[in-house]
Amino acid sequence: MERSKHFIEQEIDKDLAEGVYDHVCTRFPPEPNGYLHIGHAKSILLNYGLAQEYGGKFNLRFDDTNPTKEKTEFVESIKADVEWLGADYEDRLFFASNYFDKMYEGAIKLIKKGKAYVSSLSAEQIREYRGTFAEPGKNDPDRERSVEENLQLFDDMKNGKFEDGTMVLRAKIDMASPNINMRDPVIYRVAHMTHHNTGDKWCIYPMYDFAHPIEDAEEGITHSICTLEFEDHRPLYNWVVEELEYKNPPRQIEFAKMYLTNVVTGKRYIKKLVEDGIVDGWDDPRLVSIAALRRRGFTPESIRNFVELCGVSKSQASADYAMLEYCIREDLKIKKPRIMAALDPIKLVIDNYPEDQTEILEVANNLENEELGSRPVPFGRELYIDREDFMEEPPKKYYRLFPGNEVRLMNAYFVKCESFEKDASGKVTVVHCTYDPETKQGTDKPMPRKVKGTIHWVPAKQAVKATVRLYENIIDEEKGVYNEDGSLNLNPNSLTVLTDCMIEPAIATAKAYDSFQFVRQGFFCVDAKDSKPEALVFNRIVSLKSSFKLPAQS
RNA sequence: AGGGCUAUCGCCAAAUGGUAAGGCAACGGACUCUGACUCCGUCAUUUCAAGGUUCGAAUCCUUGUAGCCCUGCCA
Repeated sequence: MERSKHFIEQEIDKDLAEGVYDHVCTRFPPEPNGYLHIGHAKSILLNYGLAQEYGGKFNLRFDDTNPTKEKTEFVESIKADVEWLGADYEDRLFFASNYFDKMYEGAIKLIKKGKAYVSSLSAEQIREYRGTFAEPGKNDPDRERSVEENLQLFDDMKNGKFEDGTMVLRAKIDMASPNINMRDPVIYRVAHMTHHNTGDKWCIYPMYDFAHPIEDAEEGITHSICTLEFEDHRPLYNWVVEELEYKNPPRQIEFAKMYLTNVVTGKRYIKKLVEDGIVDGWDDPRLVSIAALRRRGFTPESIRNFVELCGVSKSQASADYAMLEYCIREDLKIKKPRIMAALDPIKLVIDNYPEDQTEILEVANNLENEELGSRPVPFGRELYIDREDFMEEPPKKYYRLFPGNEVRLMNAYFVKCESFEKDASGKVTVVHCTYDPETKQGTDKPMPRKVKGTIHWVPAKQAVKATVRLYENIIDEEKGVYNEDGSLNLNPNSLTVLTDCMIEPAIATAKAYDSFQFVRQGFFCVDAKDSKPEALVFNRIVSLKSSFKLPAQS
């Protein structure tokens, strides 16, 4: 069934029906001051999706009006992430800094209209004059400066005659407004700084509230979609496009940000974790940056689906992490090979299998997807199985290997456990069994009997050693990432490295970002940062939904 | 304290005055060469609360309550 339209689509429908606009143009306007995360994906995909849906255009625009925070490294990573997500901005890549001339002209226009003035108040004084939530503000002593003087002073600002922080341009609106954003907001500040795009051309930079509506209007954006915290800024947005006399100006619509449970969302926290060296970098797989998700093996499709599933509304929401897991499981389960591995290997010896014999079994990569073909897996007398798949004294309802029990080796034969060996510490080292040649896989003839369990295995001689990293989510959202004293409130050691995992030989050629389903262990991805065939490192994407849990020991 | 916004199941989220969709999670059961997948079933007599209007209210009105955002020369 078709999902019902969310409120933004309904607003757009209304605008189109009323003839406010005859087309749709959206944009994603990040500030290049960090890497994108899952929250941005919602905004990107929402904006791009709307443009697609209404046959309109989607722009990518860097909102780079504050050179103190921005870096070229971030614009490159953002471009890569937006493209990876599949939001095609074609040739429409823009920079707010390319409109600095327009913005400057706009400021002049406001001054000439008597709608803006240069203030010599200090930052602290401006704060005092602004008033509080309860009390109205006081007028700036420079508020009634003449147009000529303002023009001269603004020109001086532009020409570098003032130090940082000494002069600002303010919009003349209403110091008594209950909306603090309307109390003569600063629209231009002095900052002697090299800009990543415009270099040293400017020493004055426009503020977001003034710049953003101009950027949107200049690009012919119809619907400027942003998050809820900008709702209070909308009157100012509208004031700017009106005073600058833009015809058919864009309209701002706000929606609720998306949060995810059990992970660190929020750019500033991620940034701090990176800067503090708590994580390896912006793409540390424990993070939910787009780069991290990609490295961990999430696909663009899964993220698109996740965002779609979450919906769009104005209520503060925190999506369950399980929903993201569901999306990647859905995507991978039919697209990727299902391989066998022994994460914590112990040896299985088939005592009645000829010592020098090896046979090659042709194993389907994914029974639900024939296009994935098959692979050869050598089978012999000695194999590795997972330690979890054998128990000396099984609890009730355990139907894998234990003395006297028979199970299927997946894609191979039935084997029956006959005995086992332990080392001095009591740890099981070898499991002995016998196999039944009549139960070979791939034959159409009915099996002589049924077994309850199926376990996975790899051939001891040909198996390849690999490393698996299991990641845990690293935040308890109740408490926050950092404590009030600045100390970390999460476990940075939430990364477990399992060495000596054994995988099938055919998988040793896997490439970065190739992902697989490890039987009964979940979905894994080859780590792009360490994809040497002789030492594959797998990151776990997500576990399977559930498995047999051992009864608690008492 | 002034302003803005929000409130529907454990988590998202529809319903636009006509009798509470759907998904995730959870829980039963069937199936199974992955304890996965798939399938089938269960899961809001009630929408933050209390009043009111109406033949009829999650939707309208009143009064409360709770949460989020706003006092950067950040975006």
